[in-house]
Amino acid sequence: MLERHFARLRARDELSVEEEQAIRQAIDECRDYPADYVMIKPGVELTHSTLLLDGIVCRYKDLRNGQRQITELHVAGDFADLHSFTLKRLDHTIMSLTPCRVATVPHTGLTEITRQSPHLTRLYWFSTNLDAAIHREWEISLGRRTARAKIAALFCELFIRLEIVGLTDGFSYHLGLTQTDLGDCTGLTNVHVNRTLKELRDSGLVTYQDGKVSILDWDRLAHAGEFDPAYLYLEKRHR
Amino acid sequence: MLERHFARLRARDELSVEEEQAIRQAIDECRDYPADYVMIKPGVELTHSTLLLDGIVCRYKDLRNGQRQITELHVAGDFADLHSFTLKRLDHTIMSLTPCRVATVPHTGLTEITRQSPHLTRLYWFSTNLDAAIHREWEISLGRRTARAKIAALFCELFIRLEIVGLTDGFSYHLGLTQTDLGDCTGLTNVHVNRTLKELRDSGLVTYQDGKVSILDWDRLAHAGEFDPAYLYLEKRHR
DNA sequence: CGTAAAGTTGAGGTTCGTCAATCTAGGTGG
DNA sequence: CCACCTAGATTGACGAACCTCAACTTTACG
Repeated sequence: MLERHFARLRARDELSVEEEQAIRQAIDECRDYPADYVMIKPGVELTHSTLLLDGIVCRYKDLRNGQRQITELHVAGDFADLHSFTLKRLDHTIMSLTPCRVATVPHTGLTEITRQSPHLTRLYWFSTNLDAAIHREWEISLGRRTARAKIAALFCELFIRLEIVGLTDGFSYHLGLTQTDLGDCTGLTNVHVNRTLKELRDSGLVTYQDGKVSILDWDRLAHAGEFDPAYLYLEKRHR
Repeated sequence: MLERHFARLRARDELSVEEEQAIRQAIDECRDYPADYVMIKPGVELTHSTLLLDGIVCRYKDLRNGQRQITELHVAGDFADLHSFTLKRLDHTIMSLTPCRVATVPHTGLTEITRQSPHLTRLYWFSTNLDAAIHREWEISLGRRTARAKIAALFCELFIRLEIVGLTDGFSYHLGLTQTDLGDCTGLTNVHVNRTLKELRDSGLVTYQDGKVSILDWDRLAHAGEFDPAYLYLEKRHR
């Protein structure tokens, strides 16, 4: 059940059996949510963090005019809100974009980890820093990239992240987002996402059908998205 | 010398005298940099973090076509790269935008803190989570806001952050960035920044002259930037 | 079979970018 | 003291990328 979480951690550092056990003990309960379910509202006092076991979850903020901007996507094995451990409340919403399953981890259990296990603490600290690195890369996309590059970069990132937890099939993976969701990730309208997907399809880089991403030419897609996985910190080393 | 750093921490949590002492002991050396000096290059193995004592520092990435995107600004009292402690190398550049003074903190000293002081560890973990919150807010600006709102939101954020460390004078503060720098923060060109500044000035919200921000009408500026300081986590509480 | 959600396409508009010229202030050397 | 140089700010004309609005199609599902 937690295998994807362990795989994600082990892609970046060693994880001892004792640490694995400490994580298992910190888990509280499991829960299932439908798609488009608001899991955490901004400003609410939090006592648990949420470990995503299956599905896609997003962080987003609403704007006054009704638009929204998604700031990060989470895949199976990610903590959706590990940062709430020190923040105590969030400044944004956490919502499922597909049906998903989560495990909850009480903050008291995390505090215990900071007392007992400096290394596991640093590894979780690293995890939140990795989220920040993803935020930065999205800032690059949102601020400076064309629609074509934004979508290409997003599809590349998700391919790597899903591959780590064993959720890709060759160069394909199931994502399950609507074109409007993709627009909310990239700062585009659903209409322009649609046109851009058509262009990417017509030029033979990638297709998106029924929520499934099929990468036709990884090299050209990565080039189009100016994708460099350095920001995903894939090297395994002591943190 | 470290007073601004302590002020920044004390705005969010209690900081004991012992913890203050532990921070002082972790400091290595002080250094001065001129403006536009590249302090940290991407990919380089790091053994120190950099505490900013004075001046403005940015994190940015370059794009293939020569554009750049700044992902965060740091003000006096901030760690510019506390995240390098767990990341070990950065995926972006750290550069001064004005002349500045920094103190360096060896990662060995930070490791010692994670062993000896769980609370101070959480407080520094919180600090990196606050950086991530700022990244998210910038994603909102970059993805969905108009040029006018982007600039307004940036000026509001910096006002609050500089006020915490005592670097505002009424509703004014010295920033020292060029209009091109402001464009690199907001995903705009220097030309469009110039027009937007003129518009903000003409409508009586804020002026920007010789690097100095003078807020003429805080309420209307905050409204124009859709600014809500919730993401700066200004409440003092146990982390 | 009817409905709703999502995807697709066209026409026209807006915001912001590009390119280029001009202006200003500060610094330097003759 | 002044000519010159440079970085930065300012302005205008024009163009491109993306948005808005609206209609229509497709798919899933009760």
